[in-house]
Amino acid sequence: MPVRIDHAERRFLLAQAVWRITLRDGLREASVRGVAREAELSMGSVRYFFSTQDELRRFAMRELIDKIGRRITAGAELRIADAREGRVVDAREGRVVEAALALLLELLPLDEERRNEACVYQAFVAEAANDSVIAELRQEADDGVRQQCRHTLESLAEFGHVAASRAIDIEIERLHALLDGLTAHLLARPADTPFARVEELLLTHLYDLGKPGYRGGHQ
Amino acid sequence: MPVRIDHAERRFLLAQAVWRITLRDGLREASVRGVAREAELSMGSVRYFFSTQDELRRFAMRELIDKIGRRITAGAELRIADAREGRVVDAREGRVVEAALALLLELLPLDEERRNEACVYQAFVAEAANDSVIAELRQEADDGVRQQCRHTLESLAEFGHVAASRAIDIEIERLHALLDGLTAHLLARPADTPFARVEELLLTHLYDLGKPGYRGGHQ
DNA sequence: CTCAATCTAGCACAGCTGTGCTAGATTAGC
DNA sequence: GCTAATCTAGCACAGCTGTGCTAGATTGAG
Repeated sequence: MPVRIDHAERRFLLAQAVWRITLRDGLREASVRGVAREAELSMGSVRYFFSTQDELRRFAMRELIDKIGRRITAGAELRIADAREGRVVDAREGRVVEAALALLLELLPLDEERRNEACVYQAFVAEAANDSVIAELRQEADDGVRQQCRHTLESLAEFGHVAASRAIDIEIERLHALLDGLTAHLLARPADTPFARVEELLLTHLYDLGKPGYRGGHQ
Repeated sequence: MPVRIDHAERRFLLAQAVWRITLRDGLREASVRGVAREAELSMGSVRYFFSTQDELRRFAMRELIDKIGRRITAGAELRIADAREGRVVDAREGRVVEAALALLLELLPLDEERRNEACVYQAFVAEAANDSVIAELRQEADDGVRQQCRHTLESLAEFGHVAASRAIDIEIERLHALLDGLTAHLLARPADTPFARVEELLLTHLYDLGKPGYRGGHQ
């Protein structure tokens, strides 16, 4: 029995074709025929690996989330190492905050590759209203970002950069919303939001955490 | 010459049909035939008032933006009046911040009507990648929200609730991003973000503005 | 009444869609 | 060479799409 094709590889290749079409012309153009053309395969071949269009789209989204997730995780591990080192070497200098900043910057579409990914991801998210499986994938990805926010804030707190009076859950939600909003703005109007501005914005946010927060109306 | 139909009214009626379909089944289902069915009109009648599907969709989006904008403006004028009153009556009590809070809450999808509007709006926004006219409408709406953020922050600053050391443009972007992110979260997982949480989150944010901000790494 | 503006209804067409399905090409194991 | 698993290619079908277009209904103005 001839086994000539690496299924995982072929499926990934087709997912990439979906990404390219979506980035160029929108998800609506990622029809079975369109993907086949883009991947230079016949319609039948595509359908040999994905019997349904939904299956193809969902796979393409999951693969994209995994790709983004892998990069973020890799970046995060680097930054966490930096932070631990910073703690020992020179905690006063605020290296912990810098590490947290770097970690958050990892989550934003600040270079072309990330921009493209985020663009395609956004197109998938829009489909979540019509496809419950895609909605689940979206939620999963969302939870990942939220975990990252939680870790970042907990690290900052551990090193004394978050005032004890602050409600951590509120701060997680606030940071998460800030990042999602920033992402949207970076995609919609990249010119208005240069890197330096984003950096200053996030530093402003992080430094604010060190000060005592609002406590239920008492001062 | 018989003028039996109020064109503006009929067009608005069709726009509403587009909204309903989009909310229920997604924008993809808002075909000419679908809208005609939803509005209980014939295909030909729909096309008498909108010669093209794009025209109908764009009109529906513009009408939605106007509707949302009107409510926000009305709410804002109320709140601004409150704030001015609060200034005279009792500035110490932080009524200005409360007014700002109320104004910002007006921007978020916190009741069912607003939720529905925001949901439909989001579907339109997703179409911005494929339709440059819709992209312009989106940008226009975006600018409106940003203006609202600017006004809110300038009012707060006027009443001494924003530290002088803060860069107002950064704070505008930060607040705007926070609101957009919050909106996304309220739509995607309403259960996780009850009203009280949102309120506390925004109060936290607003109170932070009163403290000196991060200044280019000094302190 | 007549006339003509206004509106309704929907046919017709070309073009696209996803998917069921078959026919054949390719090739590893025997 | 034979067999059978694997893969390619794409036809066929029903169903949807937007839009050009025509035919007729309705009704106010003269």
